[in-house]
Amino acid sequence: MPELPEVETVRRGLLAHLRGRRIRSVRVLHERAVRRHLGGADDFQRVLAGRVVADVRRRGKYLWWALDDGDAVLAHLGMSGQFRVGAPPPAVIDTETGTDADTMHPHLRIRFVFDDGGPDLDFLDQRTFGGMIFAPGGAELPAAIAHIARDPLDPMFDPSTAIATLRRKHTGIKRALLDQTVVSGVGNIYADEALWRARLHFERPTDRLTRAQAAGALTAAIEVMTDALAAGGTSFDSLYVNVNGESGYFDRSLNAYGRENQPCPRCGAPIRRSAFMNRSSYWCPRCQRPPRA
DNA sequence: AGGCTGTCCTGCTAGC
DNA sequence: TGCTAGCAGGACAGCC
Repeated sequence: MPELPEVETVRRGLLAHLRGRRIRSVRVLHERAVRRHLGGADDFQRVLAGRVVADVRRRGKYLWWALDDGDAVLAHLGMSGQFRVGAPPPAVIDTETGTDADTMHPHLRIRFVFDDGGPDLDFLDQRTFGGMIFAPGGAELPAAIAHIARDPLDPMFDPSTAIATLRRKHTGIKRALLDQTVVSGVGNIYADEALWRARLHFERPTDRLTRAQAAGALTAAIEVMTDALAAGGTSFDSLYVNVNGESGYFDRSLNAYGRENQPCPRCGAPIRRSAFMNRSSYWCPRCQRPPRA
């Protein structure tokens, strides 16, 4: 699942592939991939033709292509979005639509073709939670994500602000870590890993955390995401890969997430899984004591 | 106003 | 064997 380390890995790959290239044409194959672009697929295709990519930037889990005219193309990978360089792999025969579906990847949503005749860029997305929009004037920061907090890899990130915001909230620590307006880039996997490292239960109330505890949770989140980035991100299945289709290997370094009933690497107690926000939280019952009710 | 829940979506897997 | 239910979950609309 793409969280900050995965999105940053993709950003680096995209930058190397896209910088200085002029878009010749765009083909949207699935309307849902541009559902947040107000003009729809036709407008998205039209408005991007002829544009030149100057840079690829990121805040939290969002990334955008800064165009050389000050506009931008904003993207979110959602659960399963991928940018892939070059012609995608398997042949799938689609007898419903006929056409050239038999030569295209079944999850291909948008294809970008460039003036230089070099490799295409494909946006693939199995679960279609991801998407792209055109962001006029958004090269520095698209207006659509102005509410997203700076992430820990941002040079302007201010830990003391994030700690204060966290402690002002009236909710559980994990909800707060997942709130992209507090600190961005953290998703379910790294929230669980950060809380395991910080020895805090996911339901600990934020308004009763000491400053040191809040700082500990935040520091742990920064460390685990930095470690994961160095490993190229976390891949459980084929849903997250870099622009060349390669997996990250941080899943081998996970201590809590996805390890129900396996021993805690620190104390040996079996890791537990609890329902949380229509998903799961993994935690060590000995290292991360639940708060009193 | 801020916290929280429901919803979107596909494909894999566990269980009967 | 074949079906279904459950699960994975980021972000936001809309509710309270």
